[in-house]
Amino acid sequence: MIKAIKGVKDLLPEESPRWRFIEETARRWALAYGFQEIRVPIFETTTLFARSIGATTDIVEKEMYTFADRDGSSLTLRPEGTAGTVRAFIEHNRAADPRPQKYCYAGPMFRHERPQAGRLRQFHQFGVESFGVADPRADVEVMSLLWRLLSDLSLPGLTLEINNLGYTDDRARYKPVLVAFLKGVEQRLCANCQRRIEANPLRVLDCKVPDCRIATEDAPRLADSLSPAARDHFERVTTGLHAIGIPFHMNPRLVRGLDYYCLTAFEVTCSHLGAQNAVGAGGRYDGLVQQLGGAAIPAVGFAVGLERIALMLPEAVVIPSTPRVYVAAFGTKGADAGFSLLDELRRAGVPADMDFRSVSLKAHLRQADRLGALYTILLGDDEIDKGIATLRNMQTKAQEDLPIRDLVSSLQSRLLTSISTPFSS
RNA sequence: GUGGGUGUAGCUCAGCUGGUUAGAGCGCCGGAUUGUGGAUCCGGAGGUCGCGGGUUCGAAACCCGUCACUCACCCCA
Repeated sequence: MIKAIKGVKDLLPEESPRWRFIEETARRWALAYGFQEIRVPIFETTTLFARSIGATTDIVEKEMYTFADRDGSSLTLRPEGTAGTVRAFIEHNRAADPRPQKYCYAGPMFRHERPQAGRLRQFHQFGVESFGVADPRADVEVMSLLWRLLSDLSLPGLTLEINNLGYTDDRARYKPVLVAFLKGVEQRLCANCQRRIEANPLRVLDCKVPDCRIATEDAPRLADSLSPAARDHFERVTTGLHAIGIPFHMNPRLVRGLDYYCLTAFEVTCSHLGAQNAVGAGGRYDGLVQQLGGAAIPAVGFAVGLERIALMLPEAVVIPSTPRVYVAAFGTKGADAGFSLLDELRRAGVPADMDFRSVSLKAHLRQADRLGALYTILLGDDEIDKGIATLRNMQTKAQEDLPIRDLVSSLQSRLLTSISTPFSS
């Protein structure tokens, strides 16, 4: 038996309504905030990711699905959505468009990691990117969208944590100070952090190992190295969050894994998830557009993990199923007429179904029940001879005889009251 | 890349210190009801016990290897 490769998952019909619900909720909120959907390729030239995410990050160093194209050029399956979006923004010169450039996207991402709860090799993200606005209200807007849409999904135990990473210059000033301190306590740090001192010193502050936490308790704070402009920006971000009632916690240790973030960094965690408790995260990345060859355009965005949302989406958030009509056609004449009737119903916009395997009326009704049909049309040879069919209400068991030629219009009007969106499930 | 746990029917799982034909519940199909779903009763189908080797008179069980899944580390959404 050929099986799916490690770290990918099939989404079976039973669970796809949940996913559609999540995706539609996210998209609806984003559109309401003025974001517009962009669809970019799932693979790009490798250097795009190497230059945007950061050459020394784990993602680039060991997690990318990279392969050679036929002409030898190196391609990579996207490990995240920002790089491709920024590339498209630059390539199509969207900065020239006077309207706000606010994009949202959804789709699969790929990282070669060991799978575990809430982490897959092919996983799915929904994200937004807001280009061209340096105003802190753009940060607030993005965090607000993130918070509102997750709350709308009734996800339990959410926390929004934020931090100020400062400008690149601020971090450049801070890094040597921090490194000097870390070298002083090097012996007390875990092996990983000892390695991080050179590779990614800020990340040491976010280590979960208790000893590392203790060792870095008196570390110089990034906040003390921040320029007045960076402080002012963050101040206005927090003020904005307060103003519109978005609850948040300051987390001075929060460091995002990707190199391109600056100023505002944020993360929403969920207490009901496994070890991978980050549902969504993002931040400002003012230098990235320029770094990838565009103009100096500020930007801010976030991404949420759809698998992680699906994991904690309460069962109670059920998706209404489409009311259906089942055509129970049996007998030689009935089966033929029923098949035509089925097609007529469908062309008239009535969601209808039939199980061609069923022969007896009993088997048909059992299927109608399983499929959750509201009505079943009983159509046997007797009915054909009389030109009438029996319409059975599956909930009340009430039956009435109707002329076959009136069935379609009758069902159209009957279902009109109960159908909200004909093809929503 | 590193550790732990688990692999028995479509699903959830029993299966004792190795013992004869590998079980249950749910689900599925059929019948009781020759044209009326869900409940009940009766019957039935369905298994390379993850795979390969080994020990043994005898292995689902013990040993070795291997693969898969899973959780965690790392990292991240």
